[in-house]
Amino acid sequence: MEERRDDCVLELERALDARGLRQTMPRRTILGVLAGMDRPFTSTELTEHVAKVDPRIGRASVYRLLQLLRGCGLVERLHGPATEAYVLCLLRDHHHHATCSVCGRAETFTLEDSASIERAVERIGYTMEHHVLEVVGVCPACRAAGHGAEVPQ
Amino acid sequence: MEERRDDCVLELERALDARGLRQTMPRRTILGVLAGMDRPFTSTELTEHVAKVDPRIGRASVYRLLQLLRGCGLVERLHGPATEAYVLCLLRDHHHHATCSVCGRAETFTLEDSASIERAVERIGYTMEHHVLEVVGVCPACRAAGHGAEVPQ
DNA sequence: GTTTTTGCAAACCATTTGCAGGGTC
DNA sequence: GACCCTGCAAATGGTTTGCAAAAAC
Repeated sequence: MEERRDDCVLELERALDARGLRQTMPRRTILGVLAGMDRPFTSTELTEHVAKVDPRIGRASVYRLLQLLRGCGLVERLHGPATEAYVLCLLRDHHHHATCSVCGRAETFTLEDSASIERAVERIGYTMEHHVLEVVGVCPACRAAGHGAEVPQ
Repeated sequence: MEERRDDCVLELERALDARGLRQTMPRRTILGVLAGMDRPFTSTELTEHVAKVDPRIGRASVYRLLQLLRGCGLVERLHGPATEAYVLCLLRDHHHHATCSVCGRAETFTLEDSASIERAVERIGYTMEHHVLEVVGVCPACRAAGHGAEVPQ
């Protein structure tokens, strides 16, 4: 678990490196916090967690890094029906996010074939360039715990 | 075209009526402007257009009505890659929006079969409850006009 | 030593809200 | 006449920016 988090930080640091961005203490701290997030988070949550680790780090630095990472595609923004959050995603290729309506954790998935979407779009005469897909559902753990899905009515 | 707009206003007024909401001059004006929007719009665009028709109407009323209509599902919010806008949509059932990257106009479409999405979601063990899909592409008119798509490479 | 980053505070922008007066049912 | 709606102006909340000092390369 902890290695997972460290790997994550390493990967993020590598990404900064690759862009010629500097390795600084505030950035390392923020990346560490980011890597420890186990679900989509708001900017406020992130800044609060960062402040808990090191109160000297300002909001602005958090936002600036968040923006850099969004530029690299390492952080994305989710806007579900009631969701408005950022997610860390190390998966580099095109993917989507499924958020659990019970525990709030998110998982990425890929559509192995977007043909049915493309067909639907062609039906109105459009040529598809990009698509954004977000899913809300119940994750395996929460379902096993009896939440969601098979509730009688 | 003009009838289309009037029909649109009528439908919106009926929706307000159905919720026991009052028919007022500012609301009628805003609905008229809304019905005339031929593409997704920002709140600023909307308030500016409204102000042009009747400068006495305040921003707050526009926002309040926008919110009511969102509650009725008559206005939705689009958040594409570079998009952050509202759309008027009279289509009552579940649907999606395709926005043209050339002219900016949007069209609704429906997925006649979301099985491939459901399958992809099941692959990660999730049970799907809702999905949000947004498409960006080129509309038939713009493609015919030579924009997008068949540009060599 | 040069260039990038940082923290701070102020600026911003879209949106919401409190309130007293005015319009609608 | 009761209650809803309005405009206004002020409050809000998230995010960005200008700047001089500090840190990284």
